[in-house]
Amino acid sequence: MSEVLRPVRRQRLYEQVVEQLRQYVTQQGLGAGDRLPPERELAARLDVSRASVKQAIVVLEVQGLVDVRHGGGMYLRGADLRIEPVAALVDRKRRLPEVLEAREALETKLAELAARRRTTADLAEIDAALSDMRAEIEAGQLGVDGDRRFHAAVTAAARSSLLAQFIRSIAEQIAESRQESLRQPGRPLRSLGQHRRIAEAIRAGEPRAAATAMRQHVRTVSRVRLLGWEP
Amino acid sequence: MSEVLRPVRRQRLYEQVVEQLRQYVTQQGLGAGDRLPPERELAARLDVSRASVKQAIVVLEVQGLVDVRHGGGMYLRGADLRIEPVAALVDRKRRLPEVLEAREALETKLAELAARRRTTADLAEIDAALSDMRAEIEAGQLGVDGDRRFHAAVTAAARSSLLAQFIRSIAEQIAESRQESLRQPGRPLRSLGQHRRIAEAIRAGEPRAAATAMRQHVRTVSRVRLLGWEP
DNA sequence: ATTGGATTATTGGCTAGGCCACTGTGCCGC
DNA sequence: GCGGCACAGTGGCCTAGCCAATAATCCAAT
Repeated sequence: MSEVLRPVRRQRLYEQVVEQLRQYVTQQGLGAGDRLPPERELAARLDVSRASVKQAIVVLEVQGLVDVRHGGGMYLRGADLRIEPVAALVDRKRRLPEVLEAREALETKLAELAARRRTTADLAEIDAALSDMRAEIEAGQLGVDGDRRFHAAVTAAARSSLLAQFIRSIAEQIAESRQESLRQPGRPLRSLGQHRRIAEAIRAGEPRAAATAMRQHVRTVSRVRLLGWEP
Repeated sequence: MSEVLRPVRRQRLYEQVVEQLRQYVTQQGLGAGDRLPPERELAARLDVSRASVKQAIVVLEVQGLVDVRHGGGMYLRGADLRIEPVAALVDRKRRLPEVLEAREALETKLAELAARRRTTADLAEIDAALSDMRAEIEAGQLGVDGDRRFHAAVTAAARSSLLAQFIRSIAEQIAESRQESLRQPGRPLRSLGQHRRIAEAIRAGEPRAAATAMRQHVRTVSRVRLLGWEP
């Protein structure tokens, strides 16, 4: 299962339009109550059909960001088109599973490559990360920094700028799940143990073992809900 | 300004379609992973254009309720199409201003009508509600029940089954804002005072005074945020 | 001068119909 | 069997157009 990642999730046209509209609003310095260009003009300027523009407008409408008046135009409800903070959290939470799947695919492959390509310097950095994490835990902390440093070291050892970039693009959400995961009692120590197994496989130059260990690690870390506030 | 409410908010076709789809799913007993009928079939059975169906689908997609695969069909992500609880709260909060506007219009008119049509029995019930609320407050409670009973009594005295039904349709959200409002320090007592003024105007048979007093009351109650959890 | 009513352009709501792209399935030849 | 291929089903997107609500303007009547 040394498989690559799936191609990027197909992006709907209306999603791109939504994004363009957000940018347009901030770029033009529009604020609450300001009017958006007519559908027809948007369609023309973005070179898409009115139907696609309409789908984007529907999105903004259900998110409560714009106010659409039949025959009267479309108006901003807030200062911009950014999704409301609380709603954004809900949204992120909803997308978490997808992110974690991607992370599993990426990190597993990274571990495999790291086992093949690691240099002595890489191994030193990995060891340093392990020490960091242990020190943090012994100091009563969660070991967040050591955790991050470890995964960064493995990524560096894999020497795939492409995979590294993919990981970077979801780094923020990974950081959140890491934080949440390490907060669970006993998790920091067990995480450290899993890191050690991964490091051993990489040091031994055993790609399959490294991949397997990493997969197991990521999966256990993934078994966590991002936010705890379910009323 | 004894004016009635604005005509109902114009409902978009896609909103109706979303509603129909929700009902369809529960009615057919569909669950997670089940497939929805094709767009074309939905359009035909609901007698709307495919574009409108698509807009509804976009809504469900944005809310993370369905999974749409190009060329492969549409699949339920959850057990039903009900919006996620947390997201529902966000949504309700977003719509609160609208609800409170409606409440102001309705209750103001109800107070006016009550001042014209109240019977001795109505006045007795209103007085009973006031006593209830005072007793609750003296017992260290918020007076939620007395509050509700008071507004119910005024509504009954107005003898407009139509307005009463409108109020009922937003009763749940009014209850939330009431709860939240009365939690503020000093609010229960001041609310009771406002209730007394409204009751006096109704007893005196002064529609304009009753309407004004009710409007002021509802407006102060409205100045409250539904939920406090802004992280 | 102001109000009230038509007129017209603008703009969103919705439909019809069509082409293309992706997916899955089953058939056919090897 | 097994691999490739054709085909039907389905979503993605477009073009073109009509209808309905709004808003701006102008004119007439008070």
